[in-house]
Order: sequence, then C-alpha cells, then structure tokens
Amino acid sequence: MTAVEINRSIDCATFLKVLADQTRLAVIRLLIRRSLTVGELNQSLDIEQTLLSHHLRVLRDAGVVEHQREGRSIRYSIAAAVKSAGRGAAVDLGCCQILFDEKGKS
Amino acid sequence: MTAVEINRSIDCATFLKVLADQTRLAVIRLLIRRSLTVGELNQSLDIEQTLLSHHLRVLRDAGVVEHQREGRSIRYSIAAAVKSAGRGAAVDLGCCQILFDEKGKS
DNA sequence: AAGATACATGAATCTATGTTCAAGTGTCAT
DNA sequence: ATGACACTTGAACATAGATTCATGTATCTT
Repeated sequence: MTAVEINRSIDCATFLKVLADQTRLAVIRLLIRRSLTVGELNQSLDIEQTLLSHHLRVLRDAGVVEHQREGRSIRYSIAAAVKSAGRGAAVDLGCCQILFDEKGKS
Repeated sequence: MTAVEINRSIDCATFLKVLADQTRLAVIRLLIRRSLTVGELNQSLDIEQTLLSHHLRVLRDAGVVEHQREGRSIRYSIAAAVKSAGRGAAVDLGCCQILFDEKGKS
C-alpha cells in the first residue's frame, strides 16, 4: 500500500541530493530511531507542516521512507529496503551506504 | 600549501550536497582509487575542462580533496582527513561516512 | 452530514546551483 | 620574452530546488 522499494531508476548523485537537505536529514535521523507520525515529526522539527509534507514526498518518491495511515495520522518510517544491515544509524541507498555519527550533530 | 582539513563550518546536509552531483561523485570515485591530475580526470569524465575546474573547486572548498602542483599539471587526491579508516571505497565527512559500492555503478 | 483534525497537493515565488563563455594565472620550452 | 600548455576564475545565464500560500482529501467525532 506504500512504495516499499528503493527507486532504482535514479542514480547515486540524485539519491544523495535527496539526503542533502537539513530538513530531510533531520527527518531521517529521527526515523532511524523510531517511526513517527507527521505531527510528531512536525513537533520535533519546527517547520511549517506543508513544507514538511513536501520534503516527505521527496523522501517517499526516492523510496527512502515508507508511510502508512494510522487513524487520522500518517506514520512514517525508514523504508525496509533502506534499513542498513550494519549496526548503528545508517541507511543503505543501494549505490552507497551512509553511516551517521552517533548522537547526530548538525 | 593546500587546504588539508575538512571544512567543519558546514553542516552535514551541505556536505552531502557537495557529493550529490554526478560529476563530483565520479571525481571522488576516481580519486579514491588513486590521485589524478586535472587532465587525467578530464579524460575520464568527458566534460569541459572549465566545468570540471568549477566542480573541483567545490570539492576543494569543502575539504574533500587536496591538490598540489606538479609541473604544469595539478594533481588532486582525496583529502587525508576524509580518507576513511575502514577498508574499501569510502569517505569520512566528519558528520557521516559514505561507503560506495564496489565497482561503482552510475 | 457537518465540522474538526491531520495531512497532501499545486501553483507561484525566490534562491541556489550547474553550465557556458571569455578572460586570467602559473609553468615549461625555445 | 614569447608562445604553448594546464589549469583557474568571474560573470552571465539557465534550471532545479526550497519555501510559501491557498486549496484539497481522508478520517474521526458529534
């Protein structure tokens, strides 16, 4: 019911562009810890809801996150295909893996 | 004689933006294997030399690559600070590490 | 079924980034 | 010192991306 696979039609540079944004990086860092609804994300991020929504769309289109409706809310999580096998905070984009530092700064 | 340290003043998203470009990614992948002059890079990449130069500047400013003059040529290499401790093709940006797939595709 | 809640979408704007073109700088050979 | 070679720089332009605003859709409550 939600795109579950990495979008293989986009190249690595395009993939990195998806991550190369403060808001989207923050979203990913939050979701790596646990799945969250848009409202919860919104609280943590202090940006306009509509802007967050646009960013979530970018992440969705790339296949980096999954979403599922939960009552009125929509819950987002890191896409299974992207969850890194390795320990720690990481995502596997297919073209490359990105390991984030513990206790994400900036 | 050349910037040797990662530019710590830029955040992780900005750092990723530096990598999120086809040309710059290609440069990095080439340089991970061995240092190359601009001319050598240019041959491998099939883009206008002046454009390559602009991209190299972006990589330099971020501290991702180093350069040194060698006669008429200028030789570029992955910055020491960025060379990943881990085995394989990888760069360590400080905020995160990026492991590239073997035999880099796209 | 009407209103409130929780999000998504589309168009418009603004800003950042990639690309090109026209110089400019440093090095080597003569 | 002059010209060729190997690059860099700056300005102009074009495009892509982020942000805002106004509107639309799905779910729940009553």
